[in-house]
Amino acid sequence: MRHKDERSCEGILEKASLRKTEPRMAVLSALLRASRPMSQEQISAKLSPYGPNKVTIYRTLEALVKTGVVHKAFLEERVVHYEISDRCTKQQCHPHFTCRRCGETRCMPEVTLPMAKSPLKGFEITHQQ
Amino acid sequence: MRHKDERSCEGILEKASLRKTEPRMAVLSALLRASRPMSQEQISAKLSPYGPNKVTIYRTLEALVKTGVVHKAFLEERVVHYEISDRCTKQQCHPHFTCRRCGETRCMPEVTLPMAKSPLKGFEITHQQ
DNA sequence: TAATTGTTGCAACTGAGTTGCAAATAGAAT
DNA sequence: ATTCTATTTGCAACTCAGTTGCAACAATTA
Repeated sequence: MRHKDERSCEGILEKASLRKTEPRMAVLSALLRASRPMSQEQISAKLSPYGPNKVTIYRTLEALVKTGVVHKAFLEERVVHYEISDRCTKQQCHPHFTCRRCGETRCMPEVTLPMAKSPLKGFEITHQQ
Repeated sequence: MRHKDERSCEGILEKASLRKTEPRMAVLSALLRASRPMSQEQISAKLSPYGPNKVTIYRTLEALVKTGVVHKAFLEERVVHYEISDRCTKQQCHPHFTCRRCGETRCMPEVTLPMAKSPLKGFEITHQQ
């Protein structure tokens, strides 16, 4: 478990041509283990108390977003959440489901939305969220 | 123009059982005039420099959201945007379109998304955004 | 191994949104 | 019209997610 996880993290970083560092491995594996989008604070909480600094986590996430490994989910909370993009195509992400009672959000990779076609002449939809 | 606008603002406030005050009329008419979701700052900029205080605008928007007149749009900017809900059903809002070149966002009320059915047993989707 | 480049942590900052509270005002009651 | 009461407003001070500058550090390259 540990080993496989570690190896896949390494692979992901390599593909993204990001240096393999401890903070990045930690953040990545936390995201891989998660089944729902997480905020920096939630990621931090999942890691060791001696884990990476808040700023480092943000910078790591930024780097992962830039290389397409991770993407941002904009939930209703004014706090950005992040999730691994492996269950999504380049063009669009799965929808999320937030329970009105408990407030928990989970992913719905089973649901696929049709790609909208642009009603605007001269514009093409490349990415749908 | 002015008159009709003013009257519809009054009507909206009355329906929402909110007191008719100057700040509320101002915020509402700014939203009615807009064709895209706006942040508090954008709304403020549209109003007179002697217009309502930032806090008042936020509180007005909050009241309008609570009564369903306005709803929040969560764009990629960590700043909440607000828009009149008149072109939306209770269940779902229209999608938005953000241009990659200029960054401008506009509404696409022409596009209607199908209401997803919940893949989770015992859960019902009441609202889709 | 040294040089170079990218990465980390800290402290201090930014800026959207919030809160407490006293002054002002809309609308109901007289 | 005047008074009364509950809401609403504006200010100042706050919160807190996210950012920036910079010096120390670690990973690749020569």
